Amino acid sequence: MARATPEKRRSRTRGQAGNDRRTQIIKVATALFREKGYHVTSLDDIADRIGFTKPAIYYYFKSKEDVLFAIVNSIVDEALERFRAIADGPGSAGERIHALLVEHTRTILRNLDANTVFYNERGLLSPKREKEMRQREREYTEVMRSLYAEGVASGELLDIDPSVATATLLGASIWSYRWFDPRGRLSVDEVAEQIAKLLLNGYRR
Amino acid sequence: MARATPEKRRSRTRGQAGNDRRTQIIKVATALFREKGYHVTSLDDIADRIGFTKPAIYYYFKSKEDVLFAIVNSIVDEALERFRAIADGPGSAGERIHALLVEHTRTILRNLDANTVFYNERGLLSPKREKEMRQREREYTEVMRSLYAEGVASGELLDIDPSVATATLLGASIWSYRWFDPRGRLSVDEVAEQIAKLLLNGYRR
DNA sequence: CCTACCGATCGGTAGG
DNA sequence: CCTACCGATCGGTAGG
Repeated sequence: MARATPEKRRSRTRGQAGNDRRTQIIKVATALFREKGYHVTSLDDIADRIGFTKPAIYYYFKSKEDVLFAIVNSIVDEALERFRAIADGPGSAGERIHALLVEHTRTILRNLDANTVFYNERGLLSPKREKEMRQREREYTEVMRSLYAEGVASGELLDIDPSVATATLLGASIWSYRWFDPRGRLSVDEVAEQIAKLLLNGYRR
Repeated sequence: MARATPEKRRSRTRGQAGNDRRTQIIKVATALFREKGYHVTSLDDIADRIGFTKPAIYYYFKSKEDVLFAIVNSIVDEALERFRAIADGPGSAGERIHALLVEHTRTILRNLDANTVFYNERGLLSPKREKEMRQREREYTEVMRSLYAEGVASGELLDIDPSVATATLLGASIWSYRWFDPRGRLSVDEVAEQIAKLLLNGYRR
């Protein structure tokens, strides 16, 4: 209750200053983790780029790992949500898988920084958190696997092992984070469509 | 020329001791880099597992990065060699791409440790070396891209952007390093065949 | 959100 | 290939 006037003024000026700062830290950390990797990025690097000193970060996060976790966690949440919506939607198994793949690629390419950190650095979380991440990723892999199995049973889809099929289809989509160039010739939507088309039809005409 | 007798005896007993040691360091480092990541693995970790002390490593390598480079470099060499052999071989464009994909997946899965390090940690090399790696990777991507373009021109292959097609097909193959379980139900060869079959025909039956 | 600082880790080297 | 050691970095904290 001993708040000084300058404190109050700052709060008013910035509106939800706390949330903005937190968001800002995450944004800068995401860019740096992508560029240099988690371990090569120091908390001083992050603070410097914001115009901070390191201890300021500890006002918003308990540890460096917590910053990484915030990034990685949001990605899984988003992916899982979209997956369920499409998987529970209309269409045959094959049609839903197609929609899933297009949407998955789009989501990744529209948010390249965070997704790159997700796929490159999530292995650096604590064993407990990594396990949790794997668990939730399994959930949405499982959504697609059962969809694929359904399509095989009905005769709509190519009869190979549903686990291999799912991992391969998702992998083809995910891998785009490594080669897609936002400044390139093709848009996110074009690339997402072409990848899905190739996987649906195969490369043999 | 002031070699002591114990030195001589050791050399004789071990044969090419130098090469063995170097190979041993690479093997242990590969396993540790895969398990824990490059930065989390210390040179003491590597030395400990061999029954060494850290400075021994500097007898065989100039720096920690040189150990990583040795691993990463051998992977590119191997891949490039196999790619060229198949690309220059017989068959239509589509047939050679199929053979390329089967062989590529097999090569990765047969040497999972080193390939995992290659795909996960090569970004940690010095800018100069990373650039060199990218360059050589481009070479074998280009082999496949031109093969794909040839197949599109002849009407054999699905008409999408050859760069997108190549990146997607290779990505689907590469991604197997993240999910393949050597103790699982399916063998390396079975998985490699199923992936290639899916990519060739598409998942729609 | 800052200044000052600690403790631990670690790549690398001297010198043999 | 070992012992001993240095210099630098860095996550994290005290105390305000």
